[in-house]
Amino acid sequence: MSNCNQCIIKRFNALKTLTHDELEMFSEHKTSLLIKKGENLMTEGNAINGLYCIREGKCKMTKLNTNGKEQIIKFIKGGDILGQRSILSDEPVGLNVTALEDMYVCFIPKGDILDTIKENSQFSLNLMKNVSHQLNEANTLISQMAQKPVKDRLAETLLSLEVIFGLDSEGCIDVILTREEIANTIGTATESAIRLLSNLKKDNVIDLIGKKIKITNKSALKNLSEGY
Amino acid sequence: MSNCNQCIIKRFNALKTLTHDELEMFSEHKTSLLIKKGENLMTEGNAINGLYCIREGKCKMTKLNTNGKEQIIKFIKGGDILGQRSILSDEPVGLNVTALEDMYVCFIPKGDILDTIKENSQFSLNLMKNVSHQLNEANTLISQMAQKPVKDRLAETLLSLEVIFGLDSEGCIDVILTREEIANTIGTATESAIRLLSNLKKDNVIDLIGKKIKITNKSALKNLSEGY
DNA sequence: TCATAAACATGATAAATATCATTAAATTTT
DNA sequence: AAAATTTAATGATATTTATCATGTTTATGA
Repeated sequence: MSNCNQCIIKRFNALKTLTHDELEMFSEHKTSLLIKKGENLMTEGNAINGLYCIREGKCKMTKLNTNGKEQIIKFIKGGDILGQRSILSDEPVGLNVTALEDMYVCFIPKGDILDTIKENSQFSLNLMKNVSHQLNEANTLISQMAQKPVKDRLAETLLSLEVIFGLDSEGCIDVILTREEIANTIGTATESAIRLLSNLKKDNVIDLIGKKIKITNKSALKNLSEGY
Repeated sequence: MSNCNQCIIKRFNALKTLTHDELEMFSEHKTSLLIKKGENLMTEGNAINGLYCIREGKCKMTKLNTNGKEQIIKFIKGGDILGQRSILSDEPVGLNVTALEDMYVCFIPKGDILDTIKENSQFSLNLMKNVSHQLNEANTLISQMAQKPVKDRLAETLLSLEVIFGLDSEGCIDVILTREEIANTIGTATESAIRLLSNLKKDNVIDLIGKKIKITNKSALKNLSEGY
């Protein structure tokens, strides 16, 4: 069983403020799990009884609308922590988290987290910072969804996917999404997303290599995302 | 100068977990201010150096988009606390807060808040709960903005305005908004908002009495908001 | 590896929404 | 109270986006 004190992942998130002893406790109580591609790590409406630390893998956070449509709210990758919002607010999970590829995840029980929050005010503050930052991002997204046309939102989404997932060896955005998933991210019909992607390719703003997307003219995409 | 220990407002928000002494400290350091209708309590991008506690008055939280359009993210009224997100994340303010009517507000300096967060873990937890809850609301709103047509969003907005502001003596939603503000809430053109409101009136779902709106068929509105 | 299903693509059309133009009503200012 | 300004309302039209239909390509599994 791996030890949290040795784990590199902890350097990148709120866990970095934990003491050696706290990490030792986490190590003893944690469980490791494999979430297969397509499986859910969390499901909307369910209670959650711990924090998930993603060691490896990519996932999408989605919300099922009252009209039955799936909206992708956010993408997450290795190094991130999941479940803080729900633990802190003591509310059920508000989103589905679905693996986009096989994921290796550690689960730390809620009790340990709450104890540590009380003891370690720096850890507590870091979790708050996290959630607060996410709230700011969410507010920005509300504004973009409400005010920007689909084309602009697609441009915005492609840029942000590149920031989140980076580039592979061919210079493509390093994540594989279906056209439907892209459509569910920008809030449009799948056909519309397909058409707009084709147009962007025609205009030499992006390149479509199999399922992968390569941004070839970033400044053009930036302009589009701002409505020019 | 009024004393926070006597203030009724504190019962309704995170301040309720404060001890007598903590409230005494807040009382000594706080300043009271009057924000006139149309004035800003906070402005996007500015630093914030304290927490605002709204004693009286209504306001809107808005975000200026990169394409120059104003999006209303949220409405707030007396009893609420503002600025927690920015203090916790140590980031600049992400939204404009503009008074919809004259507001009476108390300002508590950041230092006091941070000290209290360290001392009083229950207060700290309450603030976190608040921000976490807001994040969940924001995620829901992202989904609605992205997936629902304008008519559904209008229905949704009217229902939520009634929950937030309640009813006046005539049974109307107790807030006065311009059509433009309604449009900026649901993310559509002012003319579209006007047209849809007229249609709802024609269909006897709402009544338009001057600038005020009265919901006359709530279940119809609920159905609309869910796409039926 | 062939069959089957899923994902992708594109045209035609319909529906939703924005924009422009104009008038009316309400509010504010003088 | 009249003038000026803002807000509201509505028609005509253009644009955006969704839906339906159909064919193609790509992935998946027996």
